[in-house]
Amino acid sequence: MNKTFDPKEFETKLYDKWKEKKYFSAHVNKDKKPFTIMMPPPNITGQLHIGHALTMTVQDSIIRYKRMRGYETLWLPGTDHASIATEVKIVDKMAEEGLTKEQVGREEFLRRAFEWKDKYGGRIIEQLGRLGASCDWDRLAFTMDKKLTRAVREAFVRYYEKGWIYHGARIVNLCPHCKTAISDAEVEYETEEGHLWHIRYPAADGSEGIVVATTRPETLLGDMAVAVNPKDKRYTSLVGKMLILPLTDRQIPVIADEYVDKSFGSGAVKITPAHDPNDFEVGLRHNLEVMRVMDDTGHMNELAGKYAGMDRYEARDAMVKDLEALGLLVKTEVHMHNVGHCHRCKSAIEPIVSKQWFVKMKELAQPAIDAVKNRDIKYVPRRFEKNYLYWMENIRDWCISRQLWWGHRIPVFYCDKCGGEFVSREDIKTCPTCGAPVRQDEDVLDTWFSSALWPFSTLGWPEKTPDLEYFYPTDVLVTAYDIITFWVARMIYSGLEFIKEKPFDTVLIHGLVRDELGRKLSKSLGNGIDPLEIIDEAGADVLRISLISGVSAGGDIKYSDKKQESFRNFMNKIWNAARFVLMNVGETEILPIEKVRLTLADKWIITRLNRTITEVTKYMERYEVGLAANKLYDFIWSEFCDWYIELSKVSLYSSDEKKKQYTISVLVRVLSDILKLAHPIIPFITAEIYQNIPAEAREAEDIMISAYPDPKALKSHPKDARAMEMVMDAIRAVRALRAETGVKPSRRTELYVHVSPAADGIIKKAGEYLVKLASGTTVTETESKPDGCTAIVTTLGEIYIPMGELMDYDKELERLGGELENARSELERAQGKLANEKFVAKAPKALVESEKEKVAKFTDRISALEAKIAEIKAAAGK
RNA sequence: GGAGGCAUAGCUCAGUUGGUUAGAGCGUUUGCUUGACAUGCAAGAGGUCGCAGGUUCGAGUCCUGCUGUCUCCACCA
Repeated sequence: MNKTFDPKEFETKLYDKWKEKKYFSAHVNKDKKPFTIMMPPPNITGQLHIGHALTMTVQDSIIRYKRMRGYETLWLPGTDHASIATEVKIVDKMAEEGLTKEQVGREEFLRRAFEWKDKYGGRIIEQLGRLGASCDWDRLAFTMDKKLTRAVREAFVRYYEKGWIYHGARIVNLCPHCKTAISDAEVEYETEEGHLWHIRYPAADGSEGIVVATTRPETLLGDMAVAVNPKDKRYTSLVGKMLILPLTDRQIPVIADEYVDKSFGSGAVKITPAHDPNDFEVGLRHNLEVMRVMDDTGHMNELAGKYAGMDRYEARDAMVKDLEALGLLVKTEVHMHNVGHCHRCKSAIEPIVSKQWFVKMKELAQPAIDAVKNRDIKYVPRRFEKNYLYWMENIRDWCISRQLWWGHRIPVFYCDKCGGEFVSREDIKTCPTCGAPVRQDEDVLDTWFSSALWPFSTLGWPEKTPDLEYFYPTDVLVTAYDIITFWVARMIYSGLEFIKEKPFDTVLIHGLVRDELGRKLSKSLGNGIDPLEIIDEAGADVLRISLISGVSAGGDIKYSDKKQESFRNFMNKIWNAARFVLMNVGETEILPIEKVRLTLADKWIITRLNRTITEVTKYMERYEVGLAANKLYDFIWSEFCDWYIELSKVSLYSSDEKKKQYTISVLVRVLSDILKLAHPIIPFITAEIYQNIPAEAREAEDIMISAYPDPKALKSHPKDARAMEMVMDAIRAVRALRAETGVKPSRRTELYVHVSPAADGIIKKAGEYLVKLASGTTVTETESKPDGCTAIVTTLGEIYIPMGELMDYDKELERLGGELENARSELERAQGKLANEKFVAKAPKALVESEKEKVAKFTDRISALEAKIAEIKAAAGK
């Protein structure tokens, strides 16, 4: 083995081997319990980014853990066609060639899109391999595969036939530049300075009418009413009267609606159902007509009279000027407001009415609400339930049509001859009623329509496949909190609707990866972190553990070079600990632990190992991968390396061959358990080391198919472990005394111990450790303090060290003074508690007892310290 | 505007159902070529757990209010 950890040597080699051996493949196997994770499909537009690296690491860790626990594990990978994001990229690329999608036509455009998918969709898959993802590549899916397309079509038809899909008008976000409607999520709001124009609408009877305030005067031409609050006394008498719409000869009514805020502007609102979502709702309530005065490119249309053909802002200026000339412009105020912008091209969004396809949500939502409320589906951490429920309980119908080409085309066909409208599972060419040629709806479905079916469409639905039967419902869905509403919610109601069973048992939410200042990572900030660069530089294991370590579910992660470096060091530590163990193995035959005569140190490390297995397992079962990683870090570094390896040297460097063989056997056993425990999180380094472990100590040909450690496999020895800890406490105390009193490390001394009753017999078993690790030459049991010795109190007993001239008296006095102060305040605290009658009466007995013990302990310590201080002062001649 | 999260050492974060002297990593101080590792070892310093109340024998942990901060939702003419 190399002296330092070098992941390049083995990561790719191991991954190729795993793939070749088909360790990732899942099979329907009735003898085993299935455990399934559906990978949230990355967009084909993307490279693997740090957020993917996080979510994939969590999933891979869980799936590897469950595989080692004996489950038939399926982690199903795939990619998403990402309708709008991909289309925009393809359009941009074509623009470089001077082409538009209209020029090349739909067919050619789709050809290019699939070409794109083949080229870039594969890239992210490769990158997942670099990370170590153990997903079943034989089941790789894509949201526009034949199989999944069929599922999409089936779902659409079933909704349609149930009457849950309808074609209706609604206000959408129009991007006049991209010439398409975009979803609410793709709108970015920014606070901008605008104007609030107060415009008088005269009454038809010649009286003065009402002043309305608006930020978009150009929509005035589509006004169908003016609304006031029904409780607003100023306007009560006007409700029901007619007003003259300025710049036109139309008359519009004054209506009363709760939506109007009396205190804003003039308290009267112009209602333009075709150009504002709220106005649209008001219009529905009051049966107003919808009159659209702008086209899809942001220009005024033929209904705009003399303004027809003008750009929206041009028309705005012209109309303000005209209103002013007519004396109808009462005043203009500067006004700060939020304006939506297209997140791709940044132009201002125009809310505009258009015909879209919708899914009715009310009946779909209810079971999905119930499933979470009754804990059939569990969110981890639980607080995200609230987000979900709030959204679901206020859900609006789902607009599923997009004016794009890349996606699942809406399977609705129209017959222009007889006016028929048909939905069909298969493409049809002619009208089933009259035989005339039909045309298909031009729009495609929202990307999330196919993602919503992901947990079962990937398993073969609508067929009743053995996969679907065996692997569904899946176990855990892992995702960041930002797509709970887009995606998680939609999978839940889709699963409940089509399969009549929840799509997953648990939703595990993790946070977002941020930079060291806590900012979101973004291209524009230039603080992006490229996971592949990190893999190249430090290895996949380092990236994985740096991302997840120490983070509990739901929290954001700050990534920094420092963090990465410290985990690189940790990998190196594991590597070198393994190197130490394996170097010492040589030709030694490794014995099963049952045949080893265990030392006190062996019993201690085995006891600690069992405890660690229990805790790590507990965290893994709760999907707290980050906390499991922390536990392992502590155990491996502080207990195995810093203590056990050092303790083991006592036997390894002795001349007793049997003793050596025993210790090596324990070292190998603990090491291999450590590797297995850590393998789900850091698969590569653990697999590489495992291959180097002597064959007789390996149970499987590869660590990833070995069994996860069982805390009951080896017997714990709690009493001996406590005894060992007394020795360790003594070692620490001696080291601290020497360091603080300035004794040269190379200067070894005799050690004398007045063993405490609880530690009877320990020196015989463990005195060697004390000598070796506490800079001793010999250790001797004694009843009283030899002359010229300094005493320290430890759980093992009192230890006497002949320091004499070695000691720096001032330093020692200072140290003792601090200790004395500390002991006094502890004593005071304990006495205070015991003086409180209520505490003694109500607190658990054990606690009261321990406080009493504390009083005794600190009383003793104080008198010992005082004696020592006096003694040193005397010795120093002060 | 509505909802939620977070606030613990200089920095990044753990802290189980309330119960010994609140932990880790990084940084920092001192010492060390100790036969795996200086990507290391040993020893130390560093915290009135955001502020103000409350419940309790006992609060970092539970409740209320406040402040700061972040996120999501809405987008009021």
